[in-house]
Amino acid sequence: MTSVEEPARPRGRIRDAARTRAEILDVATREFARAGYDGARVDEIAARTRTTKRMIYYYFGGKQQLFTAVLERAYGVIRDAEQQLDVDHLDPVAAIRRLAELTFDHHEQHPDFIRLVSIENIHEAEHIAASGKLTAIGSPALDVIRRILAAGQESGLFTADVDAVDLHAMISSFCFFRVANRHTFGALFGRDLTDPARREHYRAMLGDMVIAYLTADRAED
Amino acid sequence: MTSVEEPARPRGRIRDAARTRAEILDVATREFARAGYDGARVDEIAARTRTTKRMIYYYFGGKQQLFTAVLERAYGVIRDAEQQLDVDHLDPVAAIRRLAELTFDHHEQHPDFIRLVSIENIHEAEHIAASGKLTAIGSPALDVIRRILAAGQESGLFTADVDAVDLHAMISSFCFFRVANRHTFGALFGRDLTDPARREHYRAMLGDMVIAYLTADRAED
DNA sequence: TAGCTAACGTACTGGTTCGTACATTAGAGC
DNA sequence: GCTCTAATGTACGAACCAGTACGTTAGCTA
Repeated sequence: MTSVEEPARPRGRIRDAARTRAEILDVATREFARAGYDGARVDEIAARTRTTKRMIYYYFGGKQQLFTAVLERAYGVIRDAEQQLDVDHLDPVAAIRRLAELTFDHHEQHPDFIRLVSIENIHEAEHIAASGKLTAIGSPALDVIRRILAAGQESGLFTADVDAVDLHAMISSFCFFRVANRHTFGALFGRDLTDPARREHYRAMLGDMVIAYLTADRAED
Repeated sequence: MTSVEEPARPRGRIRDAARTRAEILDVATREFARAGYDGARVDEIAARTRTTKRMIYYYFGGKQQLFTAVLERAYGVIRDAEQQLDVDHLDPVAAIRRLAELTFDHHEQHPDFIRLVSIENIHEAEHIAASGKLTAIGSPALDVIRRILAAGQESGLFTADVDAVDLHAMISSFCFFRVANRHTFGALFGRDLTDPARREHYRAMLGDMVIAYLTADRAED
């Protein structure tokens, strides 16, 4: 997530609409991710910026719209990262594993995003629905999966009849759960899923799982 | 002494501590699952019971402890259900598939529980930590997985070196994500993961995935 | 049946929190 | 330099909300 760094502040008010707006978004992202929508405090967000609460209402209109703007930017960051995906030079098996690993890495590196998604699901995606920018935008990762799947299925390496959206859900499930539910899972089973010492283990496990699923002889029963 | 008219009291107030407590827990479960911890309103919970807010504080002490009690009961229900698991008469492959399917069914049938878990993770499992009843209790499902894995590995059907906790995480990931993130996933990809028409499809997909993972020849690379 | 207490109800409070009315000023354009 | 407005700051209000002080009663037990 882009962050707004300020150089040593000269005395006197500096007017910079874009910077003020971006700074509010940065702080709001952290606050909403920390405490959830209802737990987040508009006053707290304001206090952590160099501006005042008044500006939040000036630029965003209200708490709801601020959260929507936070989601829009957070999804935008993911989208941009996915656009950098480059696995087309690999064979289908290696390409899928690489894609899964990059998804894994991305989830691990953006726990705040994971929290925002969890929070938005508690609210039944009402802010996404209200956004207009975010409905049914698809994702670049999905296009990549489609291409790899098509290649793998055509060459006979992959079992036919696997859908790209479903495979994306499968990969995301594992990556998301590991980060999102690490606290309850850790408390209940005494295992920290995000322990750096086990990072490679889970990263490999995800790749093995996806490849095994795609290349298995589906037994008829 | 009393010069004002007594308002007509509802006749036949029945005192039943256990019932009152249970009713508060029921309503609180729904309210917390609906709105999250901070979004939930103690007044709202009280209004939906036949008793008053005073009783919530009388029996539970406060909002925090009430939420903890809600979690304790919710996890208790899961635990009880897992205790009913009976797959020992099946061969390892069938047993694991059956276990995965039962996990799948259970997640689908208890969306409120899924929401509570999401909410508790936003709060970094602080209520579980405060509970005492819930820390490191393990789960009956885990014992079942351990037995099946041992049998499958000994007979050579399953790849060695798969850990029971990890496998539990893998199965839970898929089931949890499908229910917990259905709103954002649906909004972004236009696919309802909990559409009844696709239920069997995802149920089979989970089983296929787990079996493929457990029975794959792990390629050395 | 008197007395005791667990169980319950009413009414309120103090702090919090989203939002806004109103005042002010930096700096672009002329 | 003057003007105009986008950008900003201050102070406050009204609603909300967790929690409580205090009073009442059902129903058990001696």
